[in-house]
Amino acid sequence: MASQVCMNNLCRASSSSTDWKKGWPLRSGEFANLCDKCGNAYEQLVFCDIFHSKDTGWRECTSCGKPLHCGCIASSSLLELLDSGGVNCISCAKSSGVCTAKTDEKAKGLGITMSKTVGEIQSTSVSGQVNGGNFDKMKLKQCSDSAENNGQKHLLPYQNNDTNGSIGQMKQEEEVSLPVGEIGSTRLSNFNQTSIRSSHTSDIDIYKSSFGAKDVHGSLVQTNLTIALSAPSGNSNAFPVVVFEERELSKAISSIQQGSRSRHLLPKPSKSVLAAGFGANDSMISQIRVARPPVEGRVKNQLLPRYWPRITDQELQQISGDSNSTIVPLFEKVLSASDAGRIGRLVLPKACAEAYFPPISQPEGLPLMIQDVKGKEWVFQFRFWPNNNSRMYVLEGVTPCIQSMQLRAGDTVTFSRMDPEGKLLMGFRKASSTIPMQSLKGSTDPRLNALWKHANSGDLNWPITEKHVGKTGDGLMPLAMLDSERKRSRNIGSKSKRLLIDSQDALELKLSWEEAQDMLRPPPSGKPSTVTIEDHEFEEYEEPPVFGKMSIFTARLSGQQEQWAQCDNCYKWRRLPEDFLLPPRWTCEENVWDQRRCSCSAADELGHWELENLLKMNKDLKKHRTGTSHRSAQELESAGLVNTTTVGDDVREPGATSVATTTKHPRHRPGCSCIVCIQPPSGKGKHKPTCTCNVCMTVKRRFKTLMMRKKKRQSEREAEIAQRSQIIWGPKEEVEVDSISRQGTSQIEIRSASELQPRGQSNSQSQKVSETGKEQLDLNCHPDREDVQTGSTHVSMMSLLQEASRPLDTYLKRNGLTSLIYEQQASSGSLGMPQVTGESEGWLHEDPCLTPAIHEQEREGDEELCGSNKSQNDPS
DNA sequence: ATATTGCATGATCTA
DNA sequence: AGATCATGCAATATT
Repeated sequence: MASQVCMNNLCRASSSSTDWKKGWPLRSGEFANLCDKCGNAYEQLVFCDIFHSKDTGWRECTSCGKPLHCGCIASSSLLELLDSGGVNCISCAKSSGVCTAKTDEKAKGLGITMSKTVGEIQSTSVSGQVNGGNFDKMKLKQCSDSAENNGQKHLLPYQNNDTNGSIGQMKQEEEVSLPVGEIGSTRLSNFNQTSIRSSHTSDIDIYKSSFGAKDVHGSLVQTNLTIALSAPSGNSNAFPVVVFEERELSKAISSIQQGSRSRHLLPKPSKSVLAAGFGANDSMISQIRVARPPVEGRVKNQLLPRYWPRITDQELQQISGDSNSTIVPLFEKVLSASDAGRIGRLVLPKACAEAYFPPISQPEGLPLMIQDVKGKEWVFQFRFWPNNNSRMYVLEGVTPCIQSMQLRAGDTVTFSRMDPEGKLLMGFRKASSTIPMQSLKGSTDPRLNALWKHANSGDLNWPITEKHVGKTGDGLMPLAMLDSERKRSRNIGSKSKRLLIDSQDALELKLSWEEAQDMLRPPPSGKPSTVTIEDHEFEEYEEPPVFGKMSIFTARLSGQQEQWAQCDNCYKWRRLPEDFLLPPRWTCEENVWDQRRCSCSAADELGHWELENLLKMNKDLKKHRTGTSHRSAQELESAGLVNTTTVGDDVREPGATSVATTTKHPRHRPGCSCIVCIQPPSGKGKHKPTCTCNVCMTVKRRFKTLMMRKKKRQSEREAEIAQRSQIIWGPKEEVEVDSISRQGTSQIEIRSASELQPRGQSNSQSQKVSETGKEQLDLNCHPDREDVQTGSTHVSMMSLLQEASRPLDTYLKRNGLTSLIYEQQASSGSLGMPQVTGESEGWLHEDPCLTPAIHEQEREGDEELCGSNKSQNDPS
């Protein structure tokens, strides 16, 4: 073979250099092919063992013997793969007339023709479904030397219904990359060149396999075709496979194929299927994700499917924009907690790092410039750590970028390369943006619903579905999806919790705090009492809030408030009474308020537009609430974000309804900004004493309320006891107060013991608390919860307010605490009484002139109130 | 006190 | 069993 295709090996001048130079000694794992015609480095396009051994390559036309140059392949020469073995250059193909080369201009990027399109192949072999559109940019035509059933040798795995068919995971040696983006490159970038390196005798970088199908006819001739899915942007016929579960796939592949040399064509459902499935909505299809085997892979270490890029064509198009550049998806990674953490280190999969990033020999690595989707260029340090005789690759300094993209653990970063520039691109995908197949079921989008139905009905002839369905008989696709979710969520969380998490759990974990707010509901038992403090009405519940299902509250012009909830079965939105406490799961059958819509079969009350309006309004409100939580509902209203002045009562459109606003403090309801609801779960986030944020103000108000209620309770008790018996005031009280104050107990206990406690009769609860000094303040509970049985209140809130607003000394004097003041002043400084004074004054008057010490006490109190049930009384 | 860095450990995955 | 990788942690640097 006088091949004119250069197989020169190239290597780098040094390990840190990205320059490939001819003639340098080759290091293991580093070489490239260079076309001696055009001088470009190139990769093997298709590697097929029909034609040649794996290590000789595919270099010349079988018919005429002319070399097949990389440039030729990329730009002009279309090839014919001959079933009989070999390849025809385009000239021979044309002259032979065997192939009716349906030359698609888009096929330039591939430069290969086969005698039949994949769809045609499939249609003749198995299901008869045409899939001619699968390779609109990679049109393959396979020439058949013989007219009979040659195409059967090239079944597409996903179209192969034969149970002997397999989804094959090719062995590395058998795989050949066919990166569209690569082919057309005239000059490989540094990184391209990196990727070109290979240590394998196949002379090529390879992909992890795509899907293969075993020859159902047991042909002795085995064909391996692996075609990368790096379709250039603009391909509207993306692969509507939804996030295959890699592991399932791999297992299926390996278990079935196990070394067999099968066809390796990526699964693409037929157009007909797509059309039947969801109206051939290209825009939608193009957004569905498929795990694409990377355009380049590693030789010795396959790239794990979990890192296969799942970028959609639409995203590719967005990335590439109007440029002529080709975006080559490389890999992606789900961010772990440590990746997304503040440490700023993104652990790179070793295989990916070594395959796509420049080689580094020193741990210090290299600075790597990566452009994000906004066009902003980031420079990260690409480096590694020695680790167990191996390397651990990391990108350092990613925090700004991660933050810029607002990524969190569980989100996905994608790495692509723009060819021919070779520029590295970094994209991202929020965890919630993945559309698992599971979510298609019952989706509000009828197209997705349709997709789901078709998937389950078997209409979708995708191999993965078929195989799984075939195995389980129960539509394994959603299971695979679920498992995928599991896998994706696996790495979220601490190391010790690195367990498989059920998708439901994962869903919960992905809930933001704000979202969790929407699920908090008032306790089911008991009615709240309303307290007005400083023109604010507060609803007080005796029980802590409970979790319920998320719903949207609306209000009508009449003031009637409603609640909208989504059925967990049919996902329709139903109207419910405002005060109904939704359980975590709720379905239409439980809609006892509307007999017409107490079944999932009942039509939506809301039209599409209405629903959108409702959701949008809710979203807007949330957004605004998050951003400006301190603003009142009135402000929202005035800002036009909340429409409380809608049309008449009978208006049914959600657009005419509005997200409910109330002057009452909507405690533990959506929008609640109370101390419990607003505080982050961890209780972190310290507030300065002078802070007037919503949290602190709420804390202060709550504290004031608490104090008033304490007093009220004690007054009641006092009155009650006074009626019952004659009490002898003895010295015991002084002793008790003294001991309490010396313990540094706060005002609550002091009041309980001395001021409010019935004299001569100990309140066991208070005493116990006082003695231990560890009373816990539960803001979710009614302050006198333990005394509910004491009866209804007879003390007006206004009087209590006045009471609470009196100066502290007056307050103390009125309650017989004068001696305590002096005692405290005489005792050890800031403990006890000054704290009492400060807190009292602070809370009651919010005196801006509080001493720092007092503020500090306040702050401590704040924190404890905010974050935990720890004792607020222990001064130590 | 806090942040950063480099490495070690061990859970998990894969062959 | 070996490889991978998420994360813990100690040492060091910085504020």
